Amino acid sequence: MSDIVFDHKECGSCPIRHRAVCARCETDELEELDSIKYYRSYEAGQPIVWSGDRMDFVASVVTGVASLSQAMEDGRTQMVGLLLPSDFLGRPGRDVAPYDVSAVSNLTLCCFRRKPFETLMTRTPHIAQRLLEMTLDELDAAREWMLILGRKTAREKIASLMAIIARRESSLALKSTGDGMMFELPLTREAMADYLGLTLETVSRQISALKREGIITLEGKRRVIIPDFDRLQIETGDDMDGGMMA
Amino acid sequence: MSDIVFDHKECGSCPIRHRAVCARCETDELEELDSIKYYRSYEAGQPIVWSGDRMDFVASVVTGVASLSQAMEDGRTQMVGLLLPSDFLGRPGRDVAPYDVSAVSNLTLCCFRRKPFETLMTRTPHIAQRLLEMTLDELDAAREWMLILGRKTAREKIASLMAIIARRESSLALKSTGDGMMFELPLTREAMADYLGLTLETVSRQISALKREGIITLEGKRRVIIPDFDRLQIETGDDMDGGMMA
DNA sequence: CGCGTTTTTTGATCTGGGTCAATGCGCCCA
DNA sequence: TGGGCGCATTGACCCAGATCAAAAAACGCG
Repeated sequence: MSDIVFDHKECGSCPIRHRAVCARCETDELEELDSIKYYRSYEAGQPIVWSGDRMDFVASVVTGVASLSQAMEDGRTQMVGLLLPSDFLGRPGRDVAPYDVSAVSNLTLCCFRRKPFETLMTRTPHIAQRLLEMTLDELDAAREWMLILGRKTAREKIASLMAIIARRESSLALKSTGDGMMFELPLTREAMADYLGLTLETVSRQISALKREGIITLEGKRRVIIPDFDRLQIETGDDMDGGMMA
Repeated sequence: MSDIVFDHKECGSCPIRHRAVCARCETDELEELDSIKYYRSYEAGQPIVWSGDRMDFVASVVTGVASLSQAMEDGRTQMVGLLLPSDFLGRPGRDVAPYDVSAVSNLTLCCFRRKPFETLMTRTPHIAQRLLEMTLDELDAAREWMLILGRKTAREKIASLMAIIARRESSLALKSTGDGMMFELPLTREAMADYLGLTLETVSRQISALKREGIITLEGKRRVIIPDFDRLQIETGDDMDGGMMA
């Protein structure tokens, strides 16, 4: 089951301190949050909650990657969200999970009991402000994803996924090799397929094709090197210049 | 161009007073909002803003339907949002539109100049609270849409669209014929195709098929009758019982 | 190490929905 | 009263990606 960690970490040294829901909090607000928080860890592949489950906490992803996905009863599934460090999990005011949530990689959450968090939120506008901002960003990401799912070819979908991960990763620590980029793919082929609305065979074939053409290079199965980001960008089918990425 | 209407309507008699961003506002807050608001009307098909345009207002849809869509330079387009009465358009804190917005049907917006709206928002938590709630709802809707785009067949997509419109309509005024439902389709075949990630030919074929099988009935080109909602629901491929629709 | 298990790649074939091309149907306006 | 124009429907054909099947890496694990 879930490997619950009770040791209490200091917010001051938290890697997501300045990007998570708590980003705007003052010292006193942080203390209040601190008093209702606890950490929880999951191993790669573990389920966190199932759709329909009661959910009595909300959380920030501290390290690792989690996924939100919807399943149809015949087994088809669609990933509808990928939560990276600093992303928020759960919805204040709702007690039943609408999606399956699971740990894609090893994962640590900073959890807050829902009720105290909700009351705290009504008192401290800084949290609500930040949450609104983050939710609007997620909505934009979801809409970008709708274009990918609805209109892009398999090759464009793979290129888009690579570009998105590379971009997100680069906002943090990105090791660069020459002027290229390198990152660790946090997803299995099946997870990629679930995210992109493809089968895992098609994912594999398109990755092979991009590799064959030198647009990406694999080191082992998971480490990806992008020698020329602009070249990848072209393959996404996106408007190059578009300066909308707010 | 856009047919700007200056006549000032009373918030008290506003049809979306209790569901829009202003839903939670007290009398005094409403007065402040009132002082920065103005109405604007568009005819079906008119563009409202283009992606990349500067946007110096935010707005509530009062009557009619608007769409948000993304276009790729080769012409492929994906609708990423459908705004019905009470839905909110624009994002506080952002001055460039990330999507093309256009009037799907005749449309009236209640607009607020963005800057004053933003300052008002920092002062009145009721507005920010309501906006957060609405944004979270939109995020849920976007994620439901991702499942439709990524995993459903053309027939399931059409059935899902019909079911969603019927359900939204029924939350308002829905004329029922016997125990069936009836509503006006606000979208052209092409708009449906853009929404569903299909071509208009496929949309037309699938609608014909559902009609042939008696799952829907058309009166004219736009009026839809659903004699048995459960039967339609089955065609959507969704979990029947699922009580997640928060 | 060698062997079972899981994940990934590759191949062969099939098919849902795209593409291209007519045709039909209101509806407005002269 | 009959073009002309903007939807919408229908048909014929094709192809990207699904499906089915098998081989090949990678990954523990005793």
